[in-house]
Amino acid sequence: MKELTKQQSKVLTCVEVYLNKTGFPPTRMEICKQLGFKSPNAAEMHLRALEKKGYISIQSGSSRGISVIKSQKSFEPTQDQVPIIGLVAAGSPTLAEENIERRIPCDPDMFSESFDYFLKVKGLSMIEAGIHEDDLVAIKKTTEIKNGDLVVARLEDEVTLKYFKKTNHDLELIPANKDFSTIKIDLREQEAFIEGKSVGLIRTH
Amino acid sequence: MKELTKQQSKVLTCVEVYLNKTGFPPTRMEICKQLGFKSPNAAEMHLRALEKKGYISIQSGSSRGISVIKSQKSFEPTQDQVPIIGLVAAGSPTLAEENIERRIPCDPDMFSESFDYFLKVKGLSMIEAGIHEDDLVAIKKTTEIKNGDLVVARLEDEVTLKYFKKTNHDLELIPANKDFSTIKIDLREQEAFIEGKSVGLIRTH
DNA sequence: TTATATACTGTAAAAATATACAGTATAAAT
DNA sequence: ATTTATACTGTATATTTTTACAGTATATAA
Repeated sequence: MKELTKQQSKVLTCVEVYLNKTGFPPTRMEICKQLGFKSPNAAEMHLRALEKKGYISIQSGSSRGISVIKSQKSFEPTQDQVPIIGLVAAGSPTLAEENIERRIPCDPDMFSESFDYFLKVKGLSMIEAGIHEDDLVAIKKTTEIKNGDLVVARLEDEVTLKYFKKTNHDLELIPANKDFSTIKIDLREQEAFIEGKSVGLIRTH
Repeated sequence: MKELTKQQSKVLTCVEVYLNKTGFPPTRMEICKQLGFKSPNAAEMHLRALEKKGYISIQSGSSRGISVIKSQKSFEPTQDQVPIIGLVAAGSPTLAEENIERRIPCDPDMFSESFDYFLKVKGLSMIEAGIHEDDLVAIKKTTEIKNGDLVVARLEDEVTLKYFKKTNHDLELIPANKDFSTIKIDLREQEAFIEGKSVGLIRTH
């Protein structure tokens, strides 16, 4: 199988994700919208390339006539078992087996954005945001963070769940509990690592 | 799940076979051709009926915008699509298609007990229990309720989410917000129907 | 330096498609 | 006897969608 260019790969993934979510393939325009192209021909050309390389087939004249022949990743509806990781005071939350409390059968696409693991909440620092002890917060491993996002931050060996706010070289980690105080960090003096952000929450009653 | 007529069943099978063969759903005309109908409206009407009965969903305005929600036979490992129902002030929360806001791909066994649908929370009456507006509460249809359970109760046409407490013939529906007051019902005078109980909660950040 | 491939924008027209509306027919239920 | 539900035909139109064509820009290879 021939190699794909970076953009072709993106288009293929886009088709697969759309198919996974809706059950039918996207139109050229929907691919454009998703990937930020402005002309339907951009999608068209990539699709033609994908067809030539044998990854998809296109039913000419049919709307949404795309069949995925060879998917890059495994997009089969695997009933995923998403791991739960305890939020321990010390150490980074890793997916190492010893950190996994248990697993939950659920779809990583159930929220607006996909996620990698659940973090089990300890403490009451986010109680006013309706986040209780033992709630499971769905975490997406990413460093693309906006102000106001709920993030998993690590300071040295301390891991916490807080709201993110950054101004120049000052980072603020803001709790949602008036009994707790905001952590302020001058990034020129101390390092802070953002493990990921929360895209959702689940709680068992 | 409602029963299908013979023709509706044929149409659903036709959609599933087409999807299996091509990877995308058929158009109205293609269904007609396959089943020998002469008018696209024949297919249209059957599809509408299938949607109303919850077997498929139709993306209005999209070509081939058919998603199979519940296949008759096992054509594919259809991932479960749990429906979301809006908590409307009046009327019982039913699974009729018109009440379904959208669906979420997830496993009905993800919480300790299995559940039937998500109820979208309106209002702030449970805010102190960390249940916010627009949270999705997983509801199991059951009448086996214990004191302290979080239940979906219907009083005449009013549907609410509250804590359950019963003593003799007195039922109390208790909010978690000091600005709201407990609803007390003498069951000898007024009827109350418990639609189900909450087994969990999810929230999209 | 000139091809050549990748990666697009922008426009437009032809074809495909959903979908509304007006009917017809038939069997079962009231 | 009349309503109601199922099951269609036939037509028309607005919208969606594919797809061709004419360009632009950029990096890489010959």
